[in-house]
Amino acid sequence: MTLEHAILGFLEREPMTGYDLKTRCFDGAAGHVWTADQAQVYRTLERLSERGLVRSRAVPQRGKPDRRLYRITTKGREALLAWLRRPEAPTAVRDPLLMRVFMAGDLPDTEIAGLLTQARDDYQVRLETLRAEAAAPVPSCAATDARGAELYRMTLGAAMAGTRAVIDWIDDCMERISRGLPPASPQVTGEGV
Amino acid sequence: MTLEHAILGFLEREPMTGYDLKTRCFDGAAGHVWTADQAQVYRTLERLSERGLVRSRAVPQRGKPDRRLYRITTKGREALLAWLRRPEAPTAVRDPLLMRVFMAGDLPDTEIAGLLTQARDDYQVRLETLRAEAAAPVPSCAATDARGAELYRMTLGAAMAGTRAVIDWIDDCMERISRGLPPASPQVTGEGV
DNA sequence: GACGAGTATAGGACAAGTCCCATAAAAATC
DNA sequence: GATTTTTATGGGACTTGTCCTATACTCGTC
Repeated sequence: MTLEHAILGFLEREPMTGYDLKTRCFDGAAGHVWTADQAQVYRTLERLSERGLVRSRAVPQRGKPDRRLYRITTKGREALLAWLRRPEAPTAVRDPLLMRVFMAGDLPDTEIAGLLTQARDDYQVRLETLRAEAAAPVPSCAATDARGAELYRMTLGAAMAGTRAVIDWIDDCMERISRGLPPASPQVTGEGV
Repeated sequence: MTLEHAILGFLEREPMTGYDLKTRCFDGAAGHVWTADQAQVYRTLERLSERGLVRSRAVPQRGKPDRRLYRITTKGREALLAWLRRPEAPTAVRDPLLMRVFMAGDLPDTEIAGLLTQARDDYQVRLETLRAEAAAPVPSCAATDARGAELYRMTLGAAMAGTRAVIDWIDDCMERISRGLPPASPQVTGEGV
């Protein structure tokens, strides 16, 4: 449900095409909060249109396909507000990196360390990107006024805090590994069912 | 792909039924790392079985349906190891709470604060649960030796660090809100397409 | 004794997300 | 001049995850 409402939220700021939503909003301004595939954006727009939460108008262009400009309706605005007010349980955790560490007992210490170092580098890059976004002016599709800009900066803060937490955790793990993890007990590897 | 390999990992520790995997592993020991629906577990077991990564044996019971006991195969063990070694890009962020804050400009300060307070409570509960897990003895399906136990504790540490980061972020936001967010600019709400 | 909880498996329907392809022409780059 | 990138939309196939249902017997509670 979040993608639907994210799209409604962006369209409330400004009428846009599917292409705009994908490139400017989900790849750009809101990438640290939610990502979306191109196919998903177009399909969701279609669904929202069927339900009357958005409406669209074709804008002819020379050489390129018509731009389909989407605009939120009153009904869509109501749906957005209702969603903002409806309490929602926190999402379940699902982290492939943690799952790997959980299952990594069969790897030697050096390979576990390698795994974590690689992840650390990835998160470090993410952190730099977030820092750059925080230093840059607020993108137009992220906020239309000072209030929106403040909320946008809050979400950037959350993303940075979360990323920093992962990096710090990896550093702790690396220190623990450098002291040597307990060795693996020899596993019985019988093959009968 | 992670669920498949998570199941392989658990079955390497100990042969189990779908029911065990769901209740002991995904609801229990590994809930802070990965969750899985019951239907998903059974379907994935079936798929793994078709591909020869696990094999099963029916264990008759009185009164209850037969237990279908799954065991990892040599091929499955190889697949697990290959997955552990294969580098993987970090997952895209997708956080409904952040999306709400991002879009919350139309709500009054008090309602934004309420939203965050509710979320804080939820994460506080999560943190208590994690603390209890860290204090309790390591569940048998989480690790079979001291090495596995250490890795398990590392993943608990990551979950706790992440949860604490969210709580701290919310506290920062609440302080910012208590000083008053900038007011919303009046929006033009024209309805033409 | 009815009723719910626990043990155990499995199916259907559907929403959400990923990946890959096709079309089409202008503009930029090599 | 040839190739790649950008702008713009959309379809198909597939994997993942959620929710709800059915079956069937035991055990403990009200």
